[in-house]
Formats: sequence, structure tokens, C-alpha cells
Amino acid sequence: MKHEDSHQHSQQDSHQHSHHNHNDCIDTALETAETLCAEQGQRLTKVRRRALELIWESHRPLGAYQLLAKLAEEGFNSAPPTVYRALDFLLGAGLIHKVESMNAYLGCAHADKAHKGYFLICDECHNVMEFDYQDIHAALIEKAAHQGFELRAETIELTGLCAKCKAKKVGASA
Amino acid sequence: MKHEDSHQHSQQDSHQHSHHNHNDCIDTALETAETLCAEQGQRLTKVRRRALELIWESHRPLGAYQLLAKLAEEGFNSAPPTVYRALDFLLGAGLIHKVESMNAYLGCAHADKAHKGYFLICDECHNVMEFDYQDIHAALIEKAAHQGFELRAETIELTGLCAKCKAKKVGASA
DNA sequence: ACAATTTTGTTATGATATAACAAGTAAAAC
DNA sequence: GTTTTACTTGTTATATCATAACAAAATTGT
Ligand SMILES: [Zn+2]
Ligand SMILES: [Zn+2]
Ligand SMILES: [Zn+2]
Ligand SMILES: [Zn+2]
Repeated sequence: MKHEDSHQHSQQDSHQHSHHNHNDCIDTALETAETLCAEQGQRLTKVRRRALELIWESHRPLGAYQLLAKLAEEGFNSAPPTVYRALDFLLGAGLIHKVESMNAYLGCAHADKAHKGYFLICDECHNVMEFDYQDIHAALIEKAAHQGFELRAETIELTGLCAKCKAKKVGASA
Repeated sequence: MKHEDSHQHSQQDSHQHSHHNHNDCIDTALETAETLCAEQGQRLTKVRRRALELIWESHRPLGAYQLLAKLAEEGFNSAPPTVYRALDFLLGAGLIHKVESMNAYLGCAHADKAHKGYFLICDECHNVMEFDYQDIHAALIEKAAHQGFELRAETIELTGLCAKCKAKKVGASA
């Protein structure tokens, strides 16, 4: 299985354009998940574990029904509640994020530290990169507070053209 | 018809908590819509105009099918494409915003100046307040550019507790 | 009037998500 | 180690959100 791909899930990290072995990411994510669940007395059951793995194996955010199909292939129950329950669990545990503007789900590489998911979504290749920006987070909290609003959750989804696709376009027109 | 409500659509404005006559907002929004459409050679047809009006008359973001039902009551065609076409038109003209995390649509009080819709969404009362924050916009553009990403659109939806609901809670517990 | 363009009507279907209740399974209490 | 309890999964049905495809009607430009 090759994983020399354009998958990106950096948090202001620098390896965002490197060809890395995605299997390592998956392994790390799964280990983190095991640890976190154990710590919090949560049960990472077979279907939940496999769902998380399948989400990670995808290089783009995965739709609920895409995930359901994959689970069904492997003998899991194929009714929608199966997948939505798994997703709810994983979301609650902070192991995945939902990309609202895509109705799709993405593994979080930093599940161990509580944070909001901020995303850069490419219109062309549909890759999604998670990024962290404490400045923006602080500014949003302050801004909301200024209006008497107590912030709980943030949906920050930016779409546009990623570096790779921009380069590709320039190359094509040149 | 009373409009002494908690409707809010400030853009960093100060009347966000005032009891204002919402009819004025609607009238202004409709006039702006007429003007903008005329300027751009767009046709604000009956169903589009009425859809916009109904969205404004609602004090919260309105779902597509809620809007469809209202339109149907008034004799408009009651099939989904009717409402989605109207919504597409209004979105394209910048007259409304879609709140992705709610799958609902909201009138924009500043359709005349191009901008991104940033929202504060109350978990309790489900009121939505649009706000403008040039600082954040600039920071996001810069941040994205720093990663080689060319920003096109932004989905910024913040949820939490609005000032009113927070006050209500304090009152209840006191 | 005619042709071209845009808008609307109509039917069907796709895509996303939840409600409700029964059955099974694992943890905790005894 | 059996009972009780809480949690998890199975199952059926339905709710909610959105688009495809093509026909008919209305508007616009000539
Ligand atoms: Zn994350
Ligand atoms: Zn791209
Ligand atoms: Zn706006
Ligand atoms: Zn509120």
C-alpha cells in the first residue's frame, strides 16, 4: 500500500508538503485514540476503532455514507445508525472533526490537546488541511465577549486554492 | 404585527440589543435588493422577492423547506427546486447567507458591500448575529497565504451563549 | 413576430441524519 | 459468579436537506 500522497493534516507544521508514510499517521492516531479512551473510561469498540481507522485511511474528509459502505464491506451492520453512532462517539472524544461545509469527517492529528478545528479546504483537489491559529482563536473569543457572547464552539472553514493546485494551474497556463 | 424582538443582525453595530422595528429592516433590505439587482441586470422576480422577504421576516435563519412551506401557502409552486432556485439566486446576489452548521439561510443587512458572513449563533435561543471583523479577515488571508493557500471563501460560525440567554441563566440561578 | 435567453413547473431521485424500540454485551454491584 | 445496571448494537422506519433532468412558460432583444 502506497502512501506517497498529498494528504495534509498539519497544525502549522512544516511537513505539509512532504511525502510521508501515511501509515505512521494512522498508527499514531490509533494509539492516541486507545490511550485517550482508556484514560477517560471510554470504550473504543471494534466498530468505533475501525471507523476511525477508515477515516484516517481516506486522504480526504469522508462522508458518513462512504464510511458506512466501507464498514458494511467488512461485515459490520450496514444501517445508518451504525455509522452515525460511531461518528458521534469519535466526535465527542475529539478524535475526529466534522467539516460542516462538506458534511464530511476528518481524523484529528492532535486529539490529545483540546482545540478547535480550523480548516483550509481546496476547491480543486478537495484536500483539507487542519491548521491552528491561537491568535485567531484569542481574537474570536475576545470579539465574542465584547458582544456579551460566551463562545463555545467554532466552525472555521476556509476554501480556496491550495499551494499544489495553484502551482499546477500556473504550470498549465505557462 | 409586533417586532419587539431579539432579532439581531448587527455588523459591529451598537443597536444589537435594542428593540427596533423589524419592518424597517425588511423594507431597507428589500429596497437594497431591488437596487442591487437593477444595477447588475438581475431579475428580482416575484418568488425571489417574496423568498427574501420571508427570510427577513423570520427572526432566525430559515431552513429551505420552512421557506418552501411559506411560499406554498401563498400559492407559489411547492416543489423543492422552487425554493432552492430562489435561494441560489439570493446567495449569488449576496442578499442572503447560508449558515452551514444549521443548513439555514439568513438575510444579509449589508448586501451592498461585498463581505464574508461571520456569525455568532446562540445555542439556547438560536438567534444568529452577523458580525464583521476586518482584523480576522486580514489575519485569515495572511495565514492562508503563508501556507501557499489562496483564500476564496470563509465559513466562520461561532456558537455559544448570547448575552440575553446568559443573563437569563444568571437570573434563574440567583 | 421571431429567436434567443432566462425563469419556472414537474417528476423523480439522491444525500444526509435521526427516532424509536428491541436485543445483545460488558461493567459493576452484590 | 450470578444479578443488576449501564452501555452498545441491531433493526425498521422516517425525517431532513438538496439536485438532476426535461418540459413549459415568460421575458428580452432583434
Ligand atoms: Zn484537530
Ligand atoms: Zn488543491
Ligand atoms: Zn452579510
Ligand atoms: Zn440566546
